[in-house]
Amino acid sequence: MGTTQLESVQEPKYWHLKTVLNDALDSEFEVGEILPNERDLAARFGVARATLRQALEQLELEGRLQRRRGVGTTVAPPRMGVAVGPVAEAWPGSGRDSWNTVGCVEAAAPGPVAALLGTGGEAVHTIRRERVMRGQHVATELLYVPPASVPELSTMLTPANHGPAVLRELHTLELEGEDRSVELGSASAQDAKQLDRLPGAPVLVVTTRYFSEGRVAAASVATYRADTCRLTFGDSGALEVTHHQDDSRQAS
Amino acid sequence: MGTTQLESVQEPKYWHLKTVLNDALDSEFEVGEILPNERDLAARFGVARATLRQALEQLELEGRLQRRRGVGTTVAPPRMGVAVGPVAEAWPGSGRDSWNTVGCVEAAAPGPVAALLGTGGEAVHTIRRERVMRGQHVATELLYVPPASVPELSTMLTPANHGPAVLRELHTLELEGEDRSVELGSASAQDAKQLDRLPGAPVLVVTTRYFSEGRVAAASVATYRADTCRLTFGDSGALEVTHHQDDSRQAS
DNA sequence: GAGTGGTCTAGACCACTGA
DNA sequence: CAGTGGTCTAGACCACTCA
Repeated sequence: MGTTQLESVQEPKYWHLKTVLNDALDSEFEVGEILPNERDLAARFGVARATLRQALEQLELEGRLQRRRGVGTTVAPPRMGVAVGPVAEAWPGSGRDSWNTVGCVEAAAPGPVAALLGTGGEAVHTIRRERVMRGQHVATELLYVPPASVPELSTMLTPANHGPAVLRELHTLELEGEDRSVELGSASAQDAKQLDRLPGAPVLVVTTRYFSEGRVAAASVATYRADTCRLTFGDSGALEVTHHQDDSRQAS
Repeated sequence: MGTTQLESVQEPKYWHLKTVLNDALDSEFEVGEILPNERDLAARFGVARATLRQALEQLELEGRLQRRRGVGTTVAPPRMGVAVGPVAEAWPGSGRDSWNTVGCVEAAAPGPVAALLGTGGEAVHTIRRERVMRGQHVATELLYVPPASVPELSTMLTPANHGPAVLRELHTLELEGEDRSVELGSASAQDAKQLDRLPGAPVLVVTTRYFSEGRVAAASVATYRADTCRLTFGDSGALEVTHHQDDSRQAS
């Protein structure tokens, strides 16, 4: 037949739905505005709720939406740029950092971390910190410091001053370099709680090794909210522009 | 009653399932081994297939599994470390890079990219490249080069030599610095095809500005497979260790 | 064509929030 | 308490791969 099958490209419903919603967010909604609830939206588009949710999940992953149980779905602001390098932002004590120490224990490092540190299985200072930007928890971190890196550490440690004392000692070292990797992960139950997300929420895991005096002086595993953060690494300051991926079909 | 409710913590089934499977992968399976199909697994665990799939999706997101339609679910190898900085890896032509040029057109840059370049809406050279490691497509990139950055460019351009010619000219510039950001995204239909994934697959979007002669000489948006890649940034070489997130409950 | 993962439905109940 | 998103079920059909 001569029926030009213009739109029978077999695009999944949720995918099409996602693009429709994405466009609607740009043109008909303001940041912070709350969307109709999932049951209404599904009915409005004539799909099952599960299908609608598949589209919403993707949009949340891309940082366009924020959903909170018991509350509703709101339009998310553009992701914030969060500097993770160079040194100034993360090396404890240097610069105006936005990290808060929330706890510290001395314990054996988990296997992968021990490998990072190049130590055996001996106990290390394990400091949990969290990073707050614009009033929002954006990251939680575990910083591992071998006792050898802080030999002058006071022996009068209480749970309250343990973390700050280690950081203070660490800061007296001269930092020679660092090593970083970024990968996708999902929030553990504990991380999720600190980041005000549900367990399993997508996160960017930043693993850093700090070098001093030819050794690994410390290692950290920082977990950033992937929905709200854009990590910036810069010689020249942070990028200013928000990048919504738009299907620019070019250059084959 | 004295019934100590040891395991009534209201952990979702799929979450528990995920940890069970994760442990099983460590102890009972080899990399590359194929798992029982979803229907069998669901039956074995006494859950609906959708619930089982929720667990598998998470494990795939974390790079533990690889699923291919029509084939099956296999145990993924540890993520590969992919260097994205410093310069050597990405600045066209320098070092032993693993990028292939697959196309080039001259066209107006999309809005966000124009902002990155600090140019108006004029046409820029848009080069698509792809990065292959260990025989696998790990990234696809669009590199945007304003004509002003390559003034000596030959006027004898064919589709076949356009891209390489621009890269050659670009390489004659002295690179002064770069700017980078990393965020989570989902693969466009086009990117997905090049990365051998389904549309919507999670990707790490690396946006880079290259500076030369006090200007932005080029900008690129590179899309890495989030399931198989760990991006490394290093003064001191790549990290060697694979980091499976394990719920180390420490330091409150 | 048999078997796989991917999409979709129409329900149900639960956990959480805030008035 | 009513209303929200989160979890779960038991089906169905589709798109894809490969022998």
